[in-house]
Amino acid sequence: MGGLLTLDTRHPTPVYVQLEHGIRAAIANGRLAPGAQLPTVRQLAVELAVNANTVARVYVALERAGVLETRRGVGTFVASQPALVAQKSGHRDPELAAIVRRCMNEAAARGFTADDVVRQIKQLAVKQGG
Amino acid sequence: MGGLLTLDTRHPTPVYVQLEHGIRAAIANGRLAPGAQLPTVRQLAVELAVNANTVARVYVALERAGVLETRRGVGTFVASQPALVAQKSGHRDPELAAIVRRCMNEAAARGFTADDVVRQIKQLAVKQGG
Amino acid sequence: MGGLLTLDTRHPTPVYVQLEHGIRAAIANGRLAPGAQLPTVRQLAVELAVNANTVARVYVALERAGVLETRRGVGTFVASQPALVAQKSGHRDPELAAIVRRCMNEAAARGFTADDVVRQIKQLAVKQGG
Amino acid sequence: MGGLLTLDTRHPTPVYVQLEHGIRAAIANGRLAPGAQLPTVRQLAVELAVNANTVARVYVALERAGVLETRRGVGTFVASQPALVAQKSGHRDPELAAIVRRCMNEAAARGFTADDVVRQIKQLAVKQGG
DNA sequence: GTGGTCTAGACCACG
DNA sequence: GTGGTCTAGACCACA
Repeated sequence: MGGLLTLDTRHPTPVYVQLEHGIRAAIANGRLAPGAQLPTVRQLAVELAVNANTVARVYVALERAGVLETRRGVGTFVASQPALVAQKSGHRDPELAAIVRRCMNEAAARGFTADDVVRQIKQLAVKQGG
Repeated sequence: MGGLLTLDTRHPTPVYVQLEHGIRAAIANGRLAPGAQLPTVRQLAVELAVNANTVARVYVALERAGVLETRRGVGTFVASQPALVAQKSGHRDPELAAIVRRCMNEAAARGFTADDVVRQIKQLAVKQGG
Repeated sequence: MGGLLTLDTRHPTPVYVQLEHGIRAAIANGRLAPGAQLPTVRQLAVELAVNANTVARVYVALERAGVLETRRGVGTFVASQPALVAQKSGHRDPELAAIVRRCMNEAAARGFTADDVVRQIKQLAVKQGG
Repeated sequence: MGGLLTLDTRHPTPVYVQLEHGIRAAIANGRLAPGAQLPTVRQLAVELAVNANTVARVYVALERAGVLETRRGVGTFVASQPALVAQKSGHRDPELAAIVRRCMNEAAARGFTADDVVRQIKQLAVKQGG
């Protein structure tokens, strides 16, 4: 479970958002399988050098969203059928476009080209065995 | 100058960060040439439906960074030699990796695959690649 | 931490500039050591009788400049290695000359001589020279 | 009359304040003698690369203050007995102290020491034949 | 008209 | 409690 998630507390994206995206992404691409156990709140808080309350709040939010399941006294697990995305029809292009636009802006703002980004994505995909 | 920038005030990324990235990116890919005048603070504020102070704050920050130049009472312009990137060395891969990782997490969290993202990037590049 | 800074809101120099100069100077001459905690935004705002946003703006600018470090929810601190001066080269004489010229003009405009100013500087140096 | 004044339009001190201080200082230290003619508004505006309105406003303010005299159709002159400073008693130390403190803060903020400043003042005094 | 400064006060993220 | 973001609106300096 080590290094499953990476946070950048200096980035303007709130920590709890990075955390939630990271967990959902890990589930979406299979690094966390349905039923798998997550680290305890405290473990993850220590590993990420973040306040435990922040982690706990994310776990609760993901549980309410049907992505995680908590069994009292046992631990937190990926739901057997994690409710990841609504997947409502094919009209989700605008959403993807917005995500990509922001990402490309941030990259271009720091001097990276579209090719740089694509190359990096493919490199990342290999590591994660997408 | 219409539609130069797009904001999503609902996204967790602060408006002023989206704005700064958007302007830097527009300069980096040539949509804003060195010396070109930017929209006035009030114009851009109206166009993007945000407060004028928010725009002004970004302009000031970019002037401090050497990206923009303001002439009192005249307007705001792209610097003749915009200082876009620190370029402190060649060790910029971690920075790019972080940007891409966040983007991919956000995309995966919403059910998009790496291929979806790459496809969207190429589509975007065509539009503004001019 | 009392009396660390002095402001003159009637002087044409903007408050936030006086504040920034004051903090940088306090660090430069050791009254604020690397790692030391600064007053909270609200504390300093009350102490100096200015708006909290004005103080926050200065703290943010100094963090961007690498002079201060903020820890979310904890406070603001002098960076461990504060980036005080650009020191781009040895050609800093014009900068010093400009500062001194402005100061001497202001002093002369009010009837003080160069000797008056020098005497006052030495007196000030004794007080805070510690 | 060339180079009598120097402005820094990028400095936070408003241009009109720099201008007024500069003129008063030039009179105080004899570079502009009582009765001497000043450049025309337009000449000075061109020389300093500033809007003529700004220069004109300063001339008017200094005339109202009894420092300058305007003879219509002739030009602007230093008053025969320029009213430079109230010079009310010896209680002006706080004023001088404030000026010096701001100056020293600005200098220290950029990495200059009290000695640097004093040295520069003496150098300046020689040039101007104080 | 332009940008620049400051205030007052709301709401959010984090510890 | 900390700092961070945003709004609304006032007033100033400059062209």
